[in-house]
Amino acid sequence: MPRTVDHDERRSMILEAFMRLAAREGLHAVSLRGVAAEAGISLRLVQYYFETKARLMQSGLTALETISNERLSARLQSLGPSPGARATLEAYFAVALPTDRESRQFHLLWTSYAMLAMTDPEISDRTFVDGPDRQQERIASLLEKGKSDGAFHAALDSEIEATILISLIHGLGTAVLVGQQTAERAFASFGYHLDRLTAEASGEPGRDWQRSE
Amino acid sequence: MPRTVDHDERRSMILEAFMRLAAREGLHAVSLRGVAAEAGISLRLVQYYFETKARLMQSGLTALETISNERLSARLQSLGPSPGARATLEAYFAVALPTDRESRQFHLLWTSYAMLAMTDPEISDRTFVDGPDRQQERIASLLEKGKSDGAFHAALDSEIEATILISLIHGLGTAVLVGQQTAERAFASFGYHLDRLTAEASGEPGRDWQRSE
DNA sequence: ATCTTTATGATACAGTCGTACCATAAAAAA
DNA sequence: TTTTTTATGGTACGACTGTATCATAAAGAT
Repeated sequence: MPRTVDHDERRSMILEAFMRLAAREGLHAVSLRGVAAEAGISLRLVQYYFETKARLMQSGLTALETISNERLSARLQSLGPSPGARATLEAYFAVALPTDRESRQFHLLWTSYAMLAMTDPEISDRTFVDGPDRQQERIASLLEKGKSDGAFHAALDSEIEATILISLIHGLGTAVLVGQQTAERAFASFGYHLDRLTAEASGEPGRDWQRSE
Repeated sequence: MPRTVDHDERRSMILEAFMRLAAREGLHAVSLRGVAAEAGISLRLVQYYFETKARLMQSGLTALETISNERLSARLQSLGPSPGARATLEAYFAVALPTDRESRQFHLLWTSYAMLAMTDPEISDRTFVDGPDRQQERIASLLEKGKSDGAFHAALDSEIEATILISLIHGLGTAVLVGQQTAERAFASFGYHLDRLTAEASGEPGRDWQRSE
């Protein structure tokens, strides 16, 4: 096998160029030639590593999901050995909220992909079911844990609360992305919502929801 | 002025074809020729009534906003003379949730437009700030009204609750659109959330989470 | 050293896109 | 009736697009 070049490394290099371009000009504006130019290679090479455009698009979605999961894992690990349920939820939110370049890029592309999957049968729409399903499951069990150790109200319906939390995270994320809400206000709103899930009495509501440390 | 034809009627006829096509094939796949074929007219006519594609796209967004507002108004009026705050909120949710063809079309196109506006300077991104701002204001004052007549907890922060409600409506809407949640479950989750805002105890779990009385 | 496979370049092809241009039917204005 | 303006059709142009094809450099295999 001659001229062996690390295929996976090359593919991920191209995928990075793909996502950079897609985030800058929009997912709809991505072309094979554009990706080639962004990566500094020839059109033929993009064809070589991703046979067709449809496959490139699908690989882009998979890559997006992968790096998002890695970002979340890294953030959760930075919380230390056994973080509290609330701190974990806040980390979820902090990772998801489109504040820095990476999270903005993710939210924009993920949502664009989701809308694309509604009309384009070449994008597997199971991605947008399975991914959130897993997240919802994890959040629900997190809430269960929080209930058992007294962090959250015992009467909460963990499944429904998880559904609400995920929708809230996504909805606030979109609001921040389009500039309708500031990140600070989104954080405050999320904290306010978490406060009412917490078991401990904290005096006047609406006063100390802003930060919990 | 010869051969006078109702311009506005013609324009809205074309815009309907535009939205039908965009909802079916995706906003990114809309072309002037496609709109012409969908409307059963010639390409030249689409150019005649909307000089450029950018203007057609912008008009499509405006039209989308208009019919959405009309749908909401109609629904609110169907509630009768002075509906309760909770019933009004539920009507908001019912209109927004992508269940029937029209609401699915709206949610898909609205979100697609929002993502498009992030990268395409030709779409005014103020639409996605001003519109939700107005809605948030209306919901906040609705909550204030609900607080004053005893329907909602007096201790609620109406502004933040409104932000949460809008984000929740949008987030649940997306989840239903992509098929991650059923409409029934979304309705149930929304009702569950509203329950904890209501002042009266009702025996359901999740009623006394806020400990503020 | 020759062969064969991998990796890369260049380019051609057919299709679609937005836009611009030219013609003309129809009707109001003169 | 002639003129002018509105409304519509047809089409051509240049730019892109995804894909396919042909060529070839490089390196392990023989």
